[in-house]
Amino acid sequence: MTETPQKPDQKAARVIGKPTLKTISKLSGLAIPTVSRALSDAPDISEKTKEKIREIAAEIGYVPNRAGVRLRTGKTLVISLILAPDSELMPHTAQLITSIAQTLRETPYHLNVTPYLPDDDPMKPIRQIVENRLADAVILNRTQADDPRVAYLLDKKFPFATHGRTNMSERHAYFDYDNTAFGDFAVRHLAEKGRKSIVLLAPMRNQVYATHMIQGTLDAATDIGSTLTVLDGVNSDEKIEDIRKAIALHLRLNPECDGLICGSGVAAMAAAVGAADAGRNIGVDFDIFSKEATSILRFCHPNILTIREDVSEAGKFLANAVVSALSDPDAAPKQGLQVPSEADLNFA
Amino acid sequence: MTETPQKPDQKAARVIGKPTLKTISKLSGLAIPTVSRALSDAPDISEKTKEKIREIAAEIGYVPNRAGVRLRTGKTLVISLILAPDSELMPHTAQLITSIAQTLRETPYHLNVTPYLPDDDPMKPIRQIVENRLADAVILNRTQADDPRVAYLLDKKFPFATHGRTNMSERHAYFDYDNTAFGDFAVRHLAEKGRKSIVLLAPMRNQVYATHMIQGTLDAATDIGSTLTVLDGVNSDEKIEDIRKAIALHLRLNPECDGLICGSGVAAMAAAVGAADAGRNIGVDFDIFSKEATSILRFCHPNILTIREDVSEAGKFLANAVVSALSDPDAAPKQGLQVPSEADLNFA
DNA sequence: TCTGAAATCTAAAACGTTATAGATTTTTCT
DNA sequence: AGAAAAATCTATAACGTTTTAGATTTCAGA
Repeated sequence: MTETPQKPDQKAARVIGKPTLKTISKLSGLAIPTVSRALSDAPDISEKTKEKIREIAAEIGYVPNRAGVRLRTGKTLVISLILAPDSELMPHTAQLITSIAQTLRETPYHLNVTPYLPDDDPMKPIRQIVENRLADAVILNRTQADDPRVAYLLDKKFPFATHGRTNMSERHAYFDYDNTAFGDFAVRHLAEKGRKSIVLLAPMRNQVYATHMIQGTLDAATDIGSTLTVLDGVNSDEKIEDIRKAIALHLRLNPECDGLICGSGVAAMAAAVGAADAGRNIGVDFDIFSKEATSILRFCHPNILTIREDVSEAGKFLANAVVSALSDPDAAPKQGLQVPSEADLNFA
Repeated sequence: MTETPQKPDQKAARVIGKPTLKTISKLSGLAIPTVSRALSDAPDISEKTKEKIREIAAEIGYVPNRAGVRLRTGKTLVISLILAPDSELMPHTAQLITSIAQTLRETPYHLNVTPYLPDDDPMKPIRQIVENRLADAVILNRTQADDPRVAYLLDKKFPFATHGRTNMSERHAYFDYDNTAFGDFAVRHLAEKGRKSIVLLAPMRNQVYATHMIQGTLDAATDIGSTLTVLDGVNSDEKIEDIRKAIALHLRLNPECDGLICGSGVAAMAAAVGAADAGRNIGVDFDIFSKEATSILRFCHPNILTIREDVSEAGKFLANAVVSALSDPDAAPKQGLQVPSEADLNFA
């Protein structure tokens, strides 16, 4: 195919540096706004022109300049993940980050990560992002029932999604693991093994999912006649050594206790050591039922009963939720629940 | 203090929306470029003016608009972390991300995260970032000896730092754990326990640190008269089930083998199970020496010998390395090595 | 053939920043 | 005091994009 330049502007076509709308404008002989509108498929540009411009754009590998777009439109094309501090559930966090980023790869959005420390003000990163418009939307993890961050974002009408529900869940996008169902599942599963005197090592009480887990286990216990105690004074986010001691103590004081439920793989490991301290023989006279994100727990402690939580699904869902909230701000917030099923038991 | 507006422009001071240079300009009665230059401490602005402008800026909470800066200067104020796919060392990854992000919080840079999958082209994310200038610098992990990403970045003179060394290390910033020293340490430590017939479960061979670890263990073994075998056909990045099988097989075929060295906590767990499969009693007739980023391994398997790798230090170092490379492009690349010490042994 | 509407394009302006060159004022020196 | 030099500030332009209003062309209808 021989290139015979005709109408297109001769003076230009300097292919120096990154191509911009100006480059396409010169190559096509059309004005810059025309090029812009053509590429955004505006109705007042003829199909013929659009086609021509799209062709040139593809050929020279035009990619819109993010700073230009951001300055003009205010859209940052950034999603910010705000990471609450977590003691030991780091694999969980890494999976969340990578799955969100993977999902965003098919969109123009970039992911940036803003962690805060236990003694930082949780509101600070959020306020910075909202006030300085550093992102188009945020994703939060480790939500509390009455989460001030969520209240603030709702008030500011800033797009967001949470990993975990809140009091205000019906008004925002979220993805959650169904910890009520998990609790129910755990109690019944232990009962099948003959364990009906159970202790629950719950998450931090201000985390919503602690409430769910407690509710689920309590209801199921009542239903099938198991006894259930919620372990006091220690939670599954605590340091492993503290968990170990607390479990050992509890089991020594309650010899009849023959089962433990726990929502975190790491905590389950600590609990297992504590149970051994108290003379329990896991799988023989005592059973532990735990959730876990990776398969390490199940692998190292084959006699601990585990059920899989697929954190990647959460990441994927949350990413999609914010992206679609941004593309259609008036649509109902996307909400998802991952329900534990038999298939996830002791997964390979 | 009573505000008595005098010289400052009356017509303006509309405090609507985010304050910009224009806002300060109107409030101060000075031209926008003057304000800009004052805030960047340019020499041709009088100290008195600078003081006045800084005061106003602080008072109204001026924060430079990133899009404006980026468009004008080309600086994105973004550091991009490119995450190579890793099978099981996710806690490692999460720690790296959060420590980098924490460190960057004290700078104007934001961290964004770009993971790629095992079957993706590792060059793609890098090329995108460099060609479209999506970041001012990148940080890479899991480097190979002859890493094409590193070669490309060197060639393009794009600022970066790596977690792990390469063939071209002297020419770029890096932080690495001293796996040679680790290997040495491990062999000697096992020898002290009387274990002198040792197998090494090395990382993937194309990872530079595999070479280091092999070198360190081999040299030390030669030095003190231990025998060392590098386990063939399986590496510490493999699936845990495969590691388990390979270790069990090796130990069955080599009854004299009484020690194992391994660079990953998760792999050590798998190895422990494999050793048990082969009838070894860890801590009694067999010892495992492993590195680990968290304390879980040591906690769950107190009879596995561990030494701490502080990944947070890596993140901190890498973040500082790229930031200072950006502020002083001609300075020698920052290079750091974390050397294992007695103090890190079986840390709490 | 002419009028008005529809279709299609362009010109100008703006988002917030900084570099450059030029303008103005102040200081210094003779 | 007057001229040159230094100090200090301003005007202009540009980065790449999109929105708005306006210009031009095309076409249907009379």
